[in-house]
Amino acid sequence: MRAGEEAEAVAPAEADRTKSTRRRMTSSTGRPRSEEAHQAILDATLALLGEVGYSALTVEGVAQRAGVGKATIYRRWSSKLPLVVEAFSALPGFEDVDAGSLEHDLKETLRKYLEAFNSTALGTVFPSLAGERAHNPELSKLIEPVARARREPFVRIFERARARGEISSDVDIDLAADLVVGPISVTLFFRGGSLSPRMVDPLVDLALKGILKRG
Amino acid sequence: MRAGEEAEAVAPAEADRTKSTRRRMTSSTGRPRSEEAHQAILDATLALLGEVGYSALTVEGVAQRAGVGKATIYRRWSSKLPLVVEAFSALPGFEDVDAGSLEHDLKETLRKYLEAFNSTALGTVFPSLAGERAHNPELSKLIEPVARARREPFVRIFERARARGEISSDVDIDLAADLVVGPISVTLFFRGGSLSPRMVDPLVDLALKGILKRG
Amino acid sequence: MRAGEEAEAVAPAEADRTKSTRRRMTSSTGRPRSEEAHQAILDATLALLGEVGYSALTVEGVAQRAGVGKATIYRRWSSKLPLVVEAFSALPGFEDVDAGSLEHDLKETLRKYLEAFNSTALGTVFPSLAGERAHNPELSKLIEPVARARREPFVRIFERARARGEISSDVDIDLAADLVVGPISVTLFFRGGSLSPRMVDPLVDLALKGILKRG
Amino acid sequence: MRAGEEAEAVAPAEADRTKSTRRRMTSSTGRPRSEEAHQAILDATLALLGEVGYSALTVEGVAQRAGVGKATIYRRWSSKLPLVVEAFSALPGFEDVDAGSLEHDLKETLRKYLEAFNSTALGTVFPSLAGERAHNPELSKLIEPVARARREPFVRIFERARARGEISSDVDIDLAADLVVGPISVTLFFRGGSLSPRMVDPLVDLALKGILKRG
DNA sequence: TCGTAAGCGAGACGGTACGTCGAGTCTTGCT
DNA sequence: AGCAAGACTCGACGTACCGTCTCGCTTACGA
Repeated sequence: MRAGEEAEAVAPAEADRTKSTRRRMTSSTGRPRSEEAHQAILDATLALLGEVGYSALTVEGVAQRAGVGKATIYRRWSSKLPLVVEAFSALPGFEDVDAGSLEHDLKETLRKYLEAFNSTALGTVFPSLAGERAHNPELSKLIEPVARARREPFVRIFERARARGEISSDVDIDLAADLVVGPISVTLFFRGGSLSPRMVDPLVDLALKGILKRG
Repeated sequence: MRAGEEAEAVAPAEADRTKSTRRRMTSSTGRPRSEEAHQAILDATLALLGEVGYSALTVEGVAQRAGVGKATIYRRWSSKLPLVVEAFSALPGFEDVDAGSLEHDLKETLRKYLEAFNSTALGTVFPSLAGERAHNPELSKLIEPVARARREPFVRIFERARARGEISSDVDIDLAADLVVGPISVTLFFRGGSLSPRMVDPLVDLALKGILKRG
Repeated sequence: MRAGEEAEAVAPAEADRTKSTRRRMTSSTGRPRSEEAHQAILDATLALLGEVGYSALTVEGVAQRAGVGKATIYRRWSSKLPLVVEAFSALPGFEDVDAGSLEHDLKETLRKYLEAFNSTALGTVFPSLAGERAHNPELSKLIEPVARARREPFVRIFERARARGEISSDVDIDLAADLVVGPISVTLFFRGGSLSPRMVDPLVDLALKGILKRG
Repeated sequence: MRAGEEAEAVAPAEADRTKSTRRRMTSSTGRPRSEEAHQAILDATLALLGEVGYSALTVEGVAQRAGVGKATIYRRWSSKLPLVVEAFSALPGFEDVDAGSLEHDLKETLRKYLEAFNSTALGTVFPSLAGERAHNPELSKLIEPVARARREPFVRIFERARARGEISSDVDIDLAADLVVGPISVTLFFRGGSLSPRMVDPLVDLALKGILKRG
């Protein structure tokens, strides 16, 4: 993924911000919204997410931590959900790895992937948000692009591999991406397990070669 | 999975019930707990979970729906979390499919798997609970056996396949199970996507044969 | 006014309490309302009224001072208005003075009257409440009996004077009562003035003899 | 009351206006204050006072109604209190009635008095303001001259009557004025009652002749 | 058979957070 | 400068649930 696209992909809420502010017609009148406050709120949100988790996060707490009135938060986000989405969609994405080998690129990228989940709020926030999707279609729409952006690097790796002829042209690339990311998802959601980088090599090896004996 | 084990696996709270009731010394004294109320609570919980989702579920609402006092709920479960866990761990598990073929068994079981997620509260409740694990170790302990039970059939299928020699003996069976379940987890959590049974065949085929060209 | 009647007159909210609690059907079920909390709330209300006045009184403040949850207040009173009404309607009324002389009884009673306004929250609370009546008919209904009770002793004094023949039988007693209480009301509301007991004698003398020269 | 005195009496806030504007040093610099806006604010205030009453009046609402920024209001008045005082002190006063008879002049003036209370915001606003006096000395100072101006005509009537010899020279004129205005004050504050012009005649008659039997 | 110990529905309790509103202040760009 | 607009922080509003606590009442057991 290249920088420009990444920015676009992981921060879609930026464009959304004006849209989400219903009452706003012209942005030219009145005192402009404080960019400082905006950032303080997002920072406080991420900090608290890391500390207490999504469900124990309160708008009241964020306001206090950010040194901001509650109304300033509600003026921008209708509830804690889109706030959290925007906060964590601002987390850094990761760059493409392109060393010319499917296996190597996958392993390298997965390691970064795990690293991101382990070292940022992603690992705890993402499951929380995911859990809300089923009953909150609005949220669902908001997270979708963020989630897609996270999978994107894998899609690119497979596309390059196909171009190089490493994989058959009739392999469903989305499915392939899901296959390598899948065990991580399972670990994260089904087991409570920690994401160790040691799981990467065997995982990629198995996904590439297949479970069946090769004959 | 055989019936007895399933019961044990999916209803661990049963054993917990007595433990959680601190004041209880002898089980013989006083009025016994109403099994009727117990069931009404679980039913109401499942119904509400389906309607409003996990995070909008309130103990107050469950009590009202079940025609029960709040204390009667708190006497049995310490909070809504274990309540929900027990409620949905009571959902039916599924039996082993054993037709002697790895591919066939996997596909059949996966289809049942998807069916269960689509037709019960599982599909919406599980993600909700999973999302809470990160910040709630107690819950984590409670869902673990339930989650494991859901993966168990796949482990058995692979064990039988290994015994038959369909797969190499050095394949990590847990990893293999994660590989086939993975894309479902990804669809459920990362995409907001619906779980279509049509995804089963390509998924199993790819996982078994591997992503790389066979040569 | 005799003790029994006074109690009934100045504490009409007591009877009203059940009525004002709309949701309540039977008082027999559930945990009974805490009389302790009730009293603590009224006490806190009176204390705060004296300290900060009616308009600066907040339900939040009362709750805090009383060591009570806000809901416990709102369960009993729909807003701060009826709360304040009940709080101050619980202030002690005063007993009849009956020494057999119109002039003496009036003066004595007026002095007690002023005393009450000066030494309790009455002097500050009553004007506040009165000021709200115009735009709050519900409140108006609530204070009416309380206000009437305060005027009642004067009505009785005049009734006895009429019975003794001190005043003509065609004097409108209500009007006469208003005449002697009037200057106090004027002082309280139109001037910001303090209510000095020294105003009593000239006032009663003038009201009894009339402003015109007697001839 | 003559025009000049009325203006001074009922619009004391005019003098205050400059004082309250702290930043103002020279009146010659910058854009002059809009007299239009000033009037619009006072009009909106009176209109809203009549509609929703004093305590439900908000500066925000006034600004909106007047098509004015909140700052423009706060630049002139420090809070809603002095604003309201000024707004209603601009209500018309009433002219002296001088027909040479104490009884006639009093009755005529009282009728106008009641008329004013019934037909303008006075009847609802005055009690509200009065209620705030006890806990707001600043306000108290502001209303005092306004309130005094309202009583002034009665003082003049009695002065003329004394000059004519209708009343004894040792009658306390302030007290006499309070006596005739008193029952109106009582009706307004103690009872929620409406001010009917029919109460005027009996009231004046009783006040003049006295409550006691003449003999 | 009867007391006693617990469970029961109901609902009040002290709290915490909700999302809204208004207070009074502070920028904007324009007049 | 003043102006309309509208953001800002702050704090109270009245509501909803939390998890705990009485109430007056079953209900079953064991003395």
